[in-house]
Order: sequence, then C-alpha cells, then structure tokens
Amino acid sequence: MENRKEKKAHPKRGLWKPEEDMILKNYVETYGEGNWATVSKRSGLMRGGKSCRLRWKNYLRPNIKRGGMSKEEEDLIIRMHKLLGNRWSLIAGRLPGRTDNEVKNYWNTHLNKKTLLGEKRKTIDSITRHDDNIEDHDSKKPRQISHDLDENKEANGDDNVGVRDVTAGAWMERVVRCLDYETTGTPLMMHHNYSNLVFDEEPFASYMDPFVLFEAFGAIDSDVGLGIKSFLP
DNA sequence: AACAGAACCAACCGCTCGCAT
DNA sequence: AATGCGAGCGGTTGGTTCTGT
Repeated sequence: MENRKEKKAHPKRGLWKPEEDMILKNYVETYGEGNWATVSKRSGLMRGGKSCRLRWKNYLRPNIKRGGMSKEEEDLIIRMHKLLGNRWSLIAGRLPGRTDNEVKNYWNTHLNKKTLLGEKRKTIDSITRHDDNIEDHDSKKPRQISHDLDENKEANGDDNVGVRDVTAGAWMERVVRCLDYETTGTPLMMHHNYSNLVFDEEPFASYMDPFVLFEAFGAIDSDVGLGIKSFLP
C-alpha cells in the first residue's frame, strides 16, 4: 500500500555529540587524515565524509585555537581581507590555530559591519567584475585566473602581453603566491616584468597596504622583494 | 518573567579542482 | 581525452544564545 522506499542510510546531521567527536578523533589517530568517505564504514559513525572532514578540520584537529579573536588577529583579518577579499582559507592560513570557517564567521558577524568593507571596499572579486560583458571571469578562482593568464601568454608568445592584460584579481593571486614563496620556493616575480600592469578602476597604490609590504618584504627573497618594491609609486 | 528580534556559530550545500584511471 | 572520485572552498542555513523591551 504505502510506497516503501528502499531504506537508504542517510548520514546523520546536526550538532556533533561528544561521543561522536571521540570516535572521530580515535579514527583519525588510528588511520590518519584523509579517506573521509570511508570513515563511517570503518568507525561506525553515522556521518557523511564531508561532515567528518569538517568536524575534524574545524574543531577536533590539534592546535585549534578556541575563543575570541585578539586585537592583533582582528587587525590581521581586516588587512588580509582588504588584500584578498573572501579568500577565507588563505586568510586563515596566516592565523595559526584559526580555521577558515571561524575567520569567515568572525568577519560576517563582527568585522563586516565594523569596517563596512562589504559595501564600500572593492575586493579582488568585485574589481574583476568591472565589466558585465566580460565572461564569467569574476567567478573564477585564482587557480583558474592564473591558468587563463598562462594561456594568454602562450597565445601571444610574449610575457609582457599576458602581464599587461592581467586583472587586479590575477595580480593579487600572484602576490599571494609570492607571499608563499617560503613554502613553494618559486619566486614568481622574478620570472615576469610587471612594469606594464594596468588597472581599470582603483589606483594600484591602494593595494600597497603596509601589511602587504611588510609580509612581502619580510617573508621573501630579497630579489623578489625588490621586484615588488619596483611597483611602488 | 515572557517574548521578540538580533547576534552568533556550527554545520551543510553546491561547486570546483586535482589526480588517478 | 574523458570520466569518476576525493578533497577543499566559499556561501548559506538553521539552531542556540543573548539582549532589549
């Protein structure tokens, strides 16, 4: 009579119980991070892999810092957001012990109103959205933009042409990659001539946040630092 | 004390990417 | 080259707690 559906094991949802946390913690300690899809099978947790991953990453992982943000952290978030826009994982990466989710929530609840950046300040994304006729470039993530640029460069056979057409967003991505020089070992700025950078809207200098300069000059190789310094007005 | 609205935050969802096959 | 899968990311939702009346 009633239409009995095949009983499908829907993953449990909602807040995590301490017992579940303990199971997940034990699982990760035994099997390590990753293979989240198999967590429920191996551990008996009735949770989806995504949920487990998120719970581990945002709550159970060692060295997670709980509690309110310090003034320094808050300041850093504001500056990083000015620089990167809503790239929460990148911002969180510079705040030891903080997760992207936490930074995002903190921004949305505390800082967004405070700074009014949400409306008045242009982020990387909004800057690349300067022309409605432009294809869906604004929705592309840095990796994609970077890829586009490489293609552009190849098509023209000229480094400078590709660089000249770069958007602010793509440029920002390159700066971020420079900031990550320590870990990647690839001094990006050394490979390109950025003297032809053109920005359609905001003056270039608006991106020369003292924090950026501090980070860039402090963290990376002096040659690269010099490359960045050459942009200064 | 009771209620409503605001604020907060954990978790979910949809999408994209990178990698293996 | 095409496909599938695991993982990561940012936006959004919804439950809980706080605050004002």
